[in-house]
This record gives sequence, C-alpha cells and structure tokens, in this order.
Amino acid sequence: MAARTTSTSDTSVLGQALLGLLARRPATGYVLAQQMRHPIAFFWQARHSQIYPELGRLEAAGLLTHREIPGRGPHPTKEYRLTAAGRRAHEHWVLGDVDQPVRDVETVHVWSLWMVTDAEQVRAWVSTRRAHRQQQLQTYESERAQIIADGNTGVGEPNWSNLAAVELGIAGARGSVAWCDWMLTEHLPG
Amino acid sequence: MAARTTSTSDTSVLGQALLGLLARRPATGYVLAQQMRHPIAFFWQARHSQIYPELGRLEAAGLLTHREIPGRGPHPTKEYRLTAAGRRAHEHWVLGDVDQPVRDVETVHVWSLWMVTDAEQVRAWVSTRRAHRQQQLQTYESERAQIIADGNTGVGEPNWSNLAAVELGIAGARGSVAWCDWMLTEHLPG
DNA sequence: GGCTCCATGTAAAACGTTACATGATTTC
DNA sequence: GAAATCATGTAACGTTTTACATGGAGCC
Repeated sequence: MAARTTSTSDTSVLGQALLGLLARRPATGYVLAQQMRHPIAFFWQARHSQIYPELGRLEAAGLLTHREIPGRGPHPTKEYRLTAAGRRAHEHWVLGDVDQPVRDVETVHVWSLWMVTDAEQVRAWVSTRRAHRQQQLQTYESERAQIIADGNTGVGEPNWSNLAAVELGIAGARGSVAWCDWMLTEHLPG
Repeated sequence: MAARTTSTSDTSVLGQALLGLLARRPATGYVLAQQMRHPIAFFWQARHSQIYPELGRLEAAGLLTHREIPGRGPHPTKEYRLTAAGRRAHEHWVLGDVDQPVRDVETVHVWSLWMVTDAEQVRAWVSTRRAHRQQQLQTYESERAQIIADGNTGVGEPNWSNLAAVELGIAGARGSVAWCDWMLTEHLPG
C-alpha cells in the first residue's frame, strides 16, 4: 500500500485492526496479540513481532498514547489507549472503500484442478475442503451463539458489529460448502 | 512463507499461479502479466515487476525453460514453457492443503461498524458494498457464460476447472450479497 | 511531435513470517 | 527442576507495491 510518511496519511490494515481493538478497550501489546489470535484471526492475522512496531508507528502518528503499568517482563509493560484523533481516523477508515484486492489461494488450487488426471483424487480433495469449511462454519456458529448469549447487540455497541462480522463469515463458509456439494454432485463424474 | 533455498522445496503462490498459466500454454512474461490481470486477478494479483524475477527463480529451480523469440523491447523476449518437473510440482501443490490464512479487509470494516453513530451512514456503506458485490456477481456470471460457450468443459480440460473457479467466485459473491440484504432488512433499524 | 502499446528489467520501500533474545512467575 | 505463561523487543528474510528505466513501433 501507500507510504505513511506524515501523521495524517493512511494507516495499514493491521494498524486499523489495532485501532478497532483499542476502540473497544485499552490494552497492552501482549493482550492485542492475543486478540489478534481470537477473534480477529478469523479475518486478519498478525504476530506480536508485527504488532509491537506498528503500535509505535500509530503512537508516532498521534493515534495512540501509552502509560506504563506494572508488568513482569524485562521490558516495560505499556497500556495503549486511543486518542480522539485515533478514534476519528478509524471511524473514517471504516466508512471508506474496501480497496484491497482479494487473494484467495483456494481458488488458485481449484483453477488448476484440471491437471489432476485421477478423478478420485479430485473428489478426495474437494471432500477434505468441504469438511474443513463445514468445521469452520460450526466454529462461527458457536461464536455467534456466544455473542447472542452475551447480549448488548444493539446498534452502537461492539457486539452489534461482532455479530455482523460473524454472520459475514457464516455466509462465506456456507457458500464454500455449497460449492463443494455442487462439485461432488454435479461437476464431477461418478 | 518458507524459504526457497533448494530446487525441490516449495514455491510461492505466485509461482504456482504462473506454473498454472504455463501448464495451459507457453507464454512470455508480458503475456503472463496480462493474464494475471484477467482472469487471475479475480483471485490473485501480481505486477510485472514481481513476475519477471519470479520466472527467473522458477527457471533456476528447473520448473521452467525459456527460448528467445523475436520481440520489440530493449531486452530479449523470452517464451517460457513448463518442464516435466514443473508440471509435477504444480500438480502436487494443487492437491495439497490450502494453508494460507484468510485476510479479508471487508470483515475488518464490518467488525468496526459499531463505531459509526449515524445509522444512515451504515446503511449507505452496506448499500454501496451490495452494489459492488452485485456487480462482481454479474461479471462472474458473464464469465461463466463465456466459458460454457467456449465448450471443452470435460474433466481434464482447463475449461472444466475454469468453470469450477468461477462458480466458487459466484458462491462467494452471492453469500456477500445475501449478507448485505440481511444487514439492511434485519440487522439495521429502519 | 506526442501518445499508446509492446516488452523487459531494477530499486526502494512497505508488509508479513520466522527465528532469536531476555527474564520473571506459575504450574507440574 | 522443567515447562509453560507472561511480556516485550530485534533481526533476517520473503512477499508485494510503487516507482524508475529503456527503447522500438504504430497511430493521430
């Protein structure tokens, strides 16, 4: 993406994801890294080695501040908090276009399936894919049940868009499972 | 991903996409770059500046060969062709696991929609999203019509998995449109 | 003469993963 | 006492984007 030379210019998707987490509540880098594993990992991933420097850049851009809190590591433990500018930047980004292009390895595989001469191997691959996506669908559905059980799903509350995000994941997983069924019943002989 | 130090070890997704293109027919880097814009861009992207060096690496790994053909540029024009090893490597990769994690910027936006206090702005954002995905769906559907019109959609022919890939895209786009409708009718007040 | 297309390449910077490093506390 | 967890950070490498560079051919 574009460069980030000035404090007002664009922020990476990871940066925005971190702002989104901190908009919910202040947190340390360690806690943010945990939250990137769950629930954010369903749609975005980052390791702590990417998160810590990114927090530094966001702070340099004036979107975050930190204060040191008691901790146990050899380095100081920092609790980060959104600034008003950070909140504005994230809200602005959220309403903006989804400009990032899709990168779907799954489709690259599918698009080359013609090369496999043994139809049984193709069936097996699709079956495995179906099982995987079905599993994912169940994970999303229990996640949804959890969100609904937690309540606070009114517009303007974080859980409202947590639910929306999970529903989007469910829609995608359902589409993928339906595609596998189409492959197995209609597009593959036997 | 992992390092690519030896000739037998793994290849990047871009490398596999290029092998997939060359498995269909030999081509120059320029033609491959065009094909990465259409139709591959629906699920993977790469610029020529990434493609030319990658072709060099694939050739160094013994998966491709090239011969010079008449051309007009200041550099020699090279036509690349898959080796038997390249064909094997790609077929093996195709049947392997889809290990790359999902990165879906759209869901990051959705997950932060709670921050937008004006429900009308949310409705507008979802409507725009719906129009975009609906447009994409139509593009995929005319692509599908084209593939069916071209024929040669039997198992083992490239068009067979071209069709499968487009159907996967259609399933995804349909799921996304359905999600937008759910948002507008059931998840947003008014 | 200027614009676009053909056709290839390199350089710099941003983004992402893996590995290395430190050291205290809690659990088995 | 060994292993996992807490908690942060840097280094090396791979991947991707943007920008720079070259020069011939066809079109208006």
